[in-house]
Amino acid sequence: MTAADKKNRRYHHGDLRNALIVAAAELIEEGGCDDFALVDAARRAGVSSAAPYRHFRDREDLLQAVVELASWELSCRTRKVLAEHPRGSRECILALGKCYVSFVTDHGAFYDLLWGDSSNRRQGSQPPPTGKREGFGLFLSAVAAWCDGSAVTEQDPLDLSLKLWALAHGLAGLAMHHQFDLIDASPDIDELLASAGNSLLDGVELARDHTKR
Amino acid sequence: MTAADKKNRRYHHGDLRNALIVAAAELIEEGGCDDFALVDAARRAGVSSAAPYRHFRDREDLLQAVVELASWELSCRTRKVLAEHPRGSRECILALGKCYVSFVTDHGAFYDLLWGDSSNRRQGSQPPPTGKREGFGLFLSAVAAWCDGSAVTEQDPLDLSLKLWALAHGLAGLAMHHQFDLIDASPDIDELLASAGNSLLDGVELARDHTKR
DNA sequence: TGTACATCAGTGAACGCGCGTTCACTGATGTAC
DNA sequence: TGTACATCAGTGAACGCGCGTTCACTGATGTAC
Repeated sequence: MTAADKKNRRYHHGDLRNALIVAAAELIEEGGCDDFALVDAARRAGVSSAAPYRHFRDREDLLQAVVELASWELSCRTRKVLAEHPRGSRECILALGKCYVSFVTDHGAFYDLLWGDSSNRRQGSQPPPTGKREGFGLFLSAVAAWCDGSAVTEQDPLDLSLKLWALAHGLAGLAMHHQFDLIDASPDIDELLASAGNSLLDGVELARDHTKR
Repeated sequence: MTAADKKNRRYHHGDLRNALIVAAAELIEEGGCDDFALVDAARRAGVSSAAPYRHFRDREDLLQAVVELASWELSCRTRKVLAEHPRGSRECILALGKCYVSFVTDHGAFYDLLWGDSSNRRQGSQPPPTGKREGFGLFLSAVAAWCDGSAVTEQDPLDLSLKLWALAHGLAGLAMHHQFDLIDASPDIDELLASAGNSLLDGVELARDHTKR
């Protein structure tokens, strides 16, 4: 914060809790969720290093709030896509995948925060963020709607959802962590996703012939 | 180390460099690669905290050695699978995917180390580990061999490889980080991979119809 | 085969740093009367 | 409308801890003569 900011600022911040969550989210975005320091978030919000303890039990508690924010944003984006595409349509499924990838691309650090190692270690202390369950629930029901309406029968919506999720998750992760650069490839992620997604949606019978030998 | 160990141990370790790499790998496996402390690796190898500096420039240098070890192991496993399956066959491709997933499952922490956030931040300082490029190169050529031999024409081996990689990568990551637990699913990963992999191998023409509108 | 000496691979103590967290405090706010 | 007071939301200084790294050192090893 600049000197002018300091002058203008009132003693009471007004919305410090949210300011800290946003500051923390930005810091995580910049440096990864393991390097994130509570002190830095306070600094960025323009308060002393002790101030956060008026709003959060400890560092972990603030981190959890960021997770809630992130998963809430993902489920918002998901609902938006659902509203924009006819329920049960193929484009709807593909658009959801694209939405997932762009969410990861837009908020790189949230990938690890939500689905990475640190998210994993944080379990047990707190229940999983509601947005995560909700997001997948929305996706699953969209896939189920497609299964209902499609000519392809006997497709298990849960299995299909998991496959599509894994595909989008893998593509997003590899792209976001610049792994394609390392092998000298620079694919169009959206196109790969659409093409592979269509294969998954269509390829049921053929696949079944092979796996059931 | 126990008192007995200390008694038996010679002043010169003999193979401290490798012992440190292994200790570091174990620690990373247990606590993630961001929590890993050089001091702990030294402790585990039974030497003072200054000893590692006889073999590594700094913490990062040791971490890089662990990456080399990990990527070397992956390319070894890959070669083993290639030797066990006929070149150009469908099972070969599927077995490679299964191999990738089991590598991740066996060495959870290497996932983030090799393809995660920290791997990303580490770039620039050092060239990417050779094992990574080599591993993908082997996979790509296996896929290309399948494309050559299969009835399906006009399939770009690189694109197909990336799709299959992303699928296996996503499945492995989600499974390893226990994300399926959070949504109350406990799928058979190998079966999902085989089924979805077959769809990707087969679904070319159908997919093309849809993407090219 | 024995000895002097250079080199190597460790030790242990210490440093500096940054971070999480606590504590006594103080300025601002809202409310009862 | 004014005042007393409880409560809230900050401050700033300090702490303890663990880690990365350095430094002067010393025990072990190998080699030239």
